[in-house]
Amino acid sequence: MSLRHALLGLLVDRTASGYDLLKLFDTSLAHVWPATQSQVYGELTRLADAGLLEVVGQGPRGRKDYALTDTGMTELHRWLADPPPEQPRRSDTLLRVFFLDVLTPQQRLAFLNHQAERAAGHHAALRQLRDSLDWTEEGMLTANGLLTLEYGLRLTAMQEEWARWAAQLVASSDSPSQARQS
Amino acid sequence: MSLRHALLGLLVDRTASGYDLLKLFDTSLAHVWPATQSQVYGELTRLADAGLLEVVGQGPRGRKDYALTDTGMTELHRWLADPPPEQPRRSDTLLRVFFLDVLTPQQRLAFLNHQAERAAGHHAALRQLRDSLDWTEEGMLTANGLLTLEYGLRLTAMQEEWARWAAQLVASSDSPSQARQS
DNA sequence: TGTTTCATGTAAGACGTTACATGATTGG
DNA sequence: CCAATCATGTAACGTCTTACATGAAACA
Repeated sequence: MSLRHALLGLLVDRTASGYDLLKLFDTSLAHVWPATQSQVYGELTRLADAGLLEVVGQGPRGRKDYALTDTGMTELHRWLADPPPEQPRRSDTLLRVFFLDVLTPQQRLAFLNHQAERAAGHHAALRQLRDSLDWTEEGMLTANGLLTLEYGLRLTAMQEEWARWAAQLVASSDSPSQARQS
Repeated sequence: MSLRHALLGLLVDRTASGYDLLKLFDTSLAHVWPATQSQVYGELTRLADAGLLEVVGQGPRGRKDYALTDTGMTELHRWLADPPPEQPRRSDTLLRVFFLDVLTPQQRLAFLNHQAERAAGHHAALRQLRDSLDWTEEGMLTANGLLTLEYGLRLTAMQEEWARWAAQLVASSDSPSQARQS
């Protein structure tokens, strides 16, 4: 249950309402830990009940501003310093790859090329995002944001390379006698 | 709901019981799509009810052997050929990175170094796995298995490189006046 | 005979997604 | 006044994890 820690983390620098936090999720945290409206409001209530957050102000439309409590800060620290969990990865794409030989050679190639282009597109989007940010201003993205962004760039680059490599391998094994390449 | 398709995919080549499929999950599919006993048995019943699988034999201890039906094969094809889903990634580790500045410089470095070593360890394990497999024998791992294995190798390599890069960045920004490096 | 392996099933609870529902306030 | 935005909440459903529960068959 890391949504809870995402909320705690976001509330270190600021005080915010559920609505504010949702926007923060959609902008800064979207690629790392997406969350829906339902989830955020529910978890905020639970966190406040547990004493990790507290309501420090009421606004116009029933708006509630939350702030981190000492207990909450302690919990955040504990989570950050704790042994990082070996997360079991689950990849829809790799699962398909695993059963790729059910498809025809043409379909296999199409699949891998599609993956390569998807990764390339994602990579380009991240690159554009990075270049569009003000690094002089103190926006919401600190040095940590840069680290995760760089991870995304490296990941998508690797994915594209892998897909192109796999496509070439599949293509050459489908017609082993014709070993033409550029 | 891709567990269903994992089961269908595994039943293309063989006929198997839930117990067999569990073992297959733990060996060949563990890194791609882990599944628990509860899940497998439940899903098998649902798949049989839906007509995608059928029981083709009973064994000793209430053992039921399942086989793919034509409908099941069709569904597998449909899934494989379908537009691959843009899966939203959720990374516990990256979430922590995002809030890394809550920690002390020493703790940050420790975290990143730990990540680098974890990735390196995983990489080594995968490499050993690859080298230990008989490629001459027709084990359970076909060409597709090789593709996913290679993905894992590239991923873990990239993760280690990233973590080392990040560690260096963090270290140098903590003591900007002392720009010593090898 | 007793332990290991084979074999299946159910139940409770956490987490996530989608959809539904409601209403106040701001701005044009 | 009307639309967009702000703001919160609930309900239903599906998936995954953990734990509990049961028993037959193989083997030593």
